[in-house]
Order: sequence, then structure tokens, then C-alpha cells
Amino acid sequence: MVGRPVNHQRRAELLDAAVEYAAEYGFSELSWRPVAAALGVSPTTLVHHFGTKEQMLEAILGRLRERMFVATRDLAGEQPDLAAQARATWVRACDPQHAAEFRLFFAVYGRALQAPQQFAAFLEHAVAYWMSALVDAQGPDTDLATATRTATLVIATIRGLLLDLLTTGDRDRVQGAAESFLATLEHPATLEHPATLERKA
Amino acid sequence: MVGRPVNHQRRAELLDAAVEYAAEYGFSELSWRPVAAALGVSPTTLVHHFGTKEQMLEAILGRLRERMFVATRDLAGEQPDLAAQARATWVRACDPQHAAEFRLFFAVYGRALQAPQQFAAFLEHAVAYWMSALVDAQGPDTDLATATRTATLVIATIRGLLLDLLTTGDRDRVQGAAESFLATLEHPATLEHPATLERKA
DNA sequence: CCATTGATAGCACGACTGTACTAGAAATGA
DNA sequence: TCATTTCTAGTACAGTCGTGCTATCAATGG
Repeated sequence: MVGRPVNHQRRAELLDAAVEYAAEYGFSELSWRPVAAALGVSPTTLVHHFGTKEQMLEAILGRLRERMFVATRDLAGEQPDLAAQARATWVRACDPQHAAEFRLFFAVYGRALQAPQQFAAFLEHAVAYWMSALVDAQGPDTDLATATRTATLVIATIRGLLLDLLTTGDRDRVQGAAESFLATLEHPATLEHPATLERKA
Repeated sequence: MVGRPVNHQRRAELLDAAVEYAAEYGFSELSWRPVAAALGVSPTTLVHHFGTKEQMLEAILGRLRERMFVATRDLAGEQPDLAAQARATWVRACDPQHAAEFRLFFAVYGRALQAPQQFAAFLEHAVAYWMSALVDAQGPDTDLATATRTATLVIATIRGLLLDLLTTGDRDRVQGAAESFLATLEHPATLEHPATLERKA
């Protein structure tokens, strides 16, 4: 290690640039030299500010999670209920402008599969957030167990559909499936007490 | 390239062993030398049988897809309808015995995000399979557009939930969410015409 | 018996990796 | 003014990577 004390502002600049580079070239292509060349600095500069390559990867992941969470929160916060929040989240996820970011986000899951303990907390955070949104919408008498189930299902389904969209690019098919799911969200009873539902004939 | 003509039986042996190695150590750790050492052969032997590292990776992916597809087909073929097939698939996915295989399967998606065209056909295949299962269960008057939506949603949701399970290990939470989803599958009307559903009071 | 084929291994080469060491440039404060 | 701190860069080194070249072993068929 060459220099430990760093200016946090400069480091933040480099970090944001590194996140953009990662979003464009993927997580597997993150080596000191290519990243440094793309950022117009020397590899040593990156080492100086991030210490270790593993620490730089960790910093990139952290910054990415931060971005994603803030964006989701800002977007969902304007929506009245869970179904509307889920729909808004889905719409944002489908925006081609964010494709690279979400693509990188799934690379995070690739890492999570190898080191789950680092990411469990983040997913817990996401579930807790969706649960609070659900309680806000349904009032304080919401069954927490049900809310947990629903929040988990919303997250997993949106993630699965988005993964499908990013790998196939078949927008129409995935959008149709998403509409089916979002429709069930607008009828929460189907998730809570499916046995009480009947066709209307 | 050193030797082109290969005995396919020996190659298949090495391939299966390589798939097991990949399932244990992940896709990022696939270099000639470590794999060869684990398989008890020389790196040159692997080169001889697979040609190029990229070709070996492709062979491993192909073999993995084959395994997964056969297993899913055999399992689902014994079930009466779509909901039962989805449940059986989910149960198998949750079996810790197959965890390493599914973990590796998600690494495939990591690759798919970088080279989508290679994997679009496979996913189309999976959707077509689930659609045929759905048509078998519902009869020839099934709406194909609806069947496509449902098949896509089933695949994406199971994949998303499984990804959640593998990264968090929170079996209870994910299982609850899966039950919610599987319950909606047993009421297909909620996916087709949600507007026609009402609470039963 | 020998010749051919295929499996296996050893070795070497160039490219790339992370990172430690060294040093110059620029800013900052006494 | 000078001394200290921080940023940046150059260089070197040990390791790993993919892969081509060469040689040895066993089996097979004439």
C-alpha cells in the first residue's frame, strides 16, 4: 500500500466514474489498468484512493446500491399504494436509459451467490422498505407475516422479470407477464387468502 | 491447437467432471490449470479435448442446460397441471442437494447479460415448454397470448425467488412468498381477468 | 510386426494481473 | 520561507493466464 490518507471528494469523483465504467464494460472487466486508462489517471492513483482492488469493487457495489435505493425510494415515495409503487418501479426498470445500471446490478447478484453474507443485509433492507410501504397503504392492522410474503414476492418477481427482459430483449412478452403480476397486486386478497376467491361466472 | 480428433466418450467424462467443478467453485474460477489439477489430468489434456477455453465454457454451459432441462421435464411431466408443475419445480429448486447446480445456473445468467443472443433461444425454449404444459392442462381453446404471459411469469418468479433464497438463505421468508405465488396459480382467473375477481365477503 | 491414431504430459512464450517501491508535483500551513 | 501532506506517476516483480510446440505412452488395424 502506497498512500493511505485520501481526499474524500476526489475519491468520490473517481468512484462515480468507476461505476459508470463498470456499468458499460461489466464487472468482470474491472482491472486497475483499463479502468485507470478510461478515467484518464494512472493505475497508481486508483490504488492510492481505493487501496486494494477488492476494496474498489466493494466501493463500486456500495455506490451502486446507494444509487439504486435512492432512485427506487424517490420514485416509489410519490405513489399512493404498493401496487402503484411496484408499477412505477417496473416502469423505471424497463427504461432503456437505466439498462446498463440494472445489468450491472445483476452482476452484483453474481457476486452475492459467492459471498451471500455481504448481501443479505441489503436484501433485508429492501424487504423492510417494501413492507413499510405496504403497512402505510393498508393501515396499522396489516398482518406482518403477510406483508413480508408480499414484499418478498414483489421484489423477486420484478427482479426475475427484469432479468428475463435484459437477457432476451423480448419487451412485449415480458411486459405482458409483468402486467399479469401487477394486476394481482391490485387485488391483494389473491395474495392473502386465495381460497376465498372465486370466478365471477 | 495441438490435437483435434477426440474420443467423445472421454470428452464427456471430462465434461461432466468439469461441470461438477464449476458447480463447486463458480464460473469465474475456471482456468485450465486449476480445473485440470482438480480432474487429475494435465492442462494440455483439457486443451486437447475442448480446443479453447471459450469452447470449454460453452460445453459446460450446454451440458448444464441439458441437465436442468431434463430434470425439469422429468419432474414436471408427472404433474397434472401447470400449478402442480410449478410447485414441483419449486420444491426441486429448493432442495439443498441441487443448490450448487442452481447457483451455477445463475452464473449462466451473468454471462447471458453480456452475450444475450446466445441465451435467447434457451429461454424461448423454456417458455415454449411451459406454454405447452399450460395448453395440455387447459385444453386446445387456451388463449395463446395469455399462456405466454403466464409461462413467462412462472419462469421469472421462480427464478427471482430462487435467486433470493440462494443469496439470503432465508428459507421461511422465501417459501412464504412462493406459497403466495403458487396459490395464485391455482386460480388462473386472477392472471387472465383480474377485473372479474371479487372478495367473497 | 509395424504404422497410425489418439490421449497425455512437459515446457515455453507473451500478455496481463495486483501491488509494492520510489519519486516528482502541487497544495497547504507555520 | 520552508516543511508537511496529499495526489499522481513510473517502474519492477512475482504470479497467473491462454495456448502453441514437442514428445511419450497405449491402443488399434494392416
